[in-house]
Amino acid sequence: MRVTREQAAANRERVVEAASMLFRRHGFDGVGVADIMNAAGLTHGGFYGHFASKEDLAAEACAHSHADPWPAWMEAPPEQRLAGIVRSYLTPHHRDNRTGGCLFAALGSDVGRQPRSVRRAFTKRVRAKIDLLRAVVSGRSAAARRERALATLAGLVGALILSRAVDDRALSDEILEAAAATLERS
Amino acid sequence: MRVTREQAAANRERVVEAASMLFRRHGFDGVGVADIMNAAGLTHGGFYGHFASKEDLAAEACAHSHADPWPAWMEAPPEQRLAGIVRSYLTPHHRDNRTGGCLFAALGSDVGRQPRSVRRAFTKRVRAKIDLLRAVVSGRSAAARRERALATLAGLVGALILSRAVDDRALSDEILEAAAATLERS
DNA sequence: TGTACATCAGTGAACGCGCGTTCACTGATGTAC
DNA sequence: TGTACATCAGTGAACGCGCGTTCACTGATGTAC
Repeated sequence: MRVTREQAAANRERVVEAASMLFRRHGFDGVGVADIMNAAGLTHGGFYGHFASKEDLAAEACAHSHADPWPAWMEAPPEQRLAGIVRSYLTPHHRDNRTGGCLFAALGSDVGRQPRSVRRAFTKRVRAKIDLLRAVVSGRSAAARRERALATLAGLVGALILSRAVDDRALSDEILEAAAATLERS
Repeated sequence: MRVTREQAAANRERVVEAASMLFRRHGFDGVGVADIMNAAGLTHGGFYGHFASKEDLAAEACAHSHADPWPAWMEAPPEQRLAGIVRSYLTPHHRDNRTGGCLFAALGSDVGRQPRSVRRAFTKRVRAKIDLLRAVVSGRSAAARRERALATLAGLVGALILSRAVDDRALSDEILEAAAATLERS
């Protein structure tokens, strides 16, 4: 059953979108090609018409720019930008919603074990976030702001990862709050 | 071929140790029961004489207290303790050696998807590290020190994870250095 | 614009393969006398 | 202390099962006239 070229392109898009969400939720090894195709409303056989391999899709899913709430904070008054980003990132809601949440926190420690193509796509996203943070942190020199941007990103990602890993709600909330209080002052 | 009870206990210990290293290197899904048993010098068939399941071993491997260099810093002069810990944690050497390195950075984002038993063991380790950091960070009140300990742990883990994920040596080194410079002042 | 044919996006069965787990077996250890 | 037997740690083949990938096929789309 052939479909129009536009339909095929839209299907491909939906597969990447579904993969991006499912990988963030279950990890690269926790989702199969068939799961992803099903989530996109297709059957698994058509997969290799769109992608060379699962690895290929993983790289594209990492590159795929899903809804990112951070740029909206750039419209806020300068002194509220960092706190806005930090406070909206380190929430119980974000912690409890891997599917639509931050790529770095969802797959950070997995990516180090992935093939080059995946790591390349991931790195590009990291660079973009660093550039965004560079514009909102305080600091006298450009170097000082870059240093703060890097440290802030590390703090955000680490706190979200730990808050998700920990099996105790109170400790998890405490990690989010402590990191937020510390980082919003950067 | 039965072995002595002491030998059997030592074998079991070696399996847990091998699992702890292999899981940190390749992730929970990246290593098979047979790989682990082989690494411990045994065949896979004997696995279920020691453990109820792979999950069971994963929990024990997380609980297993492998060599931890942090307590050694408690012997240093108080004002050098935090910097010592931070600087020895955020090194290229630690980044490039997952096998013998930090459990949190190696499996942080995986653990959130693991069964309760694994998360429980992981959480216990997190608590221990927080207690250790609480004793070395500065801060007027106990609450302030605890907050700093939590934020510092998040910063350390996040920086190491990002430095491992990123596919660019220069950026990776930069992340380690920026986080170290920021966190050693906590 | 209409027709005939080639193209190709998507289908679903099938393939090897490696995984976690089970099991009958082996033979040295542990124990009862 | 020595002997006979039960125990059980470890072995290696086998089991389902799900995975990534392949392939012959279908039928609507795209195109040439």
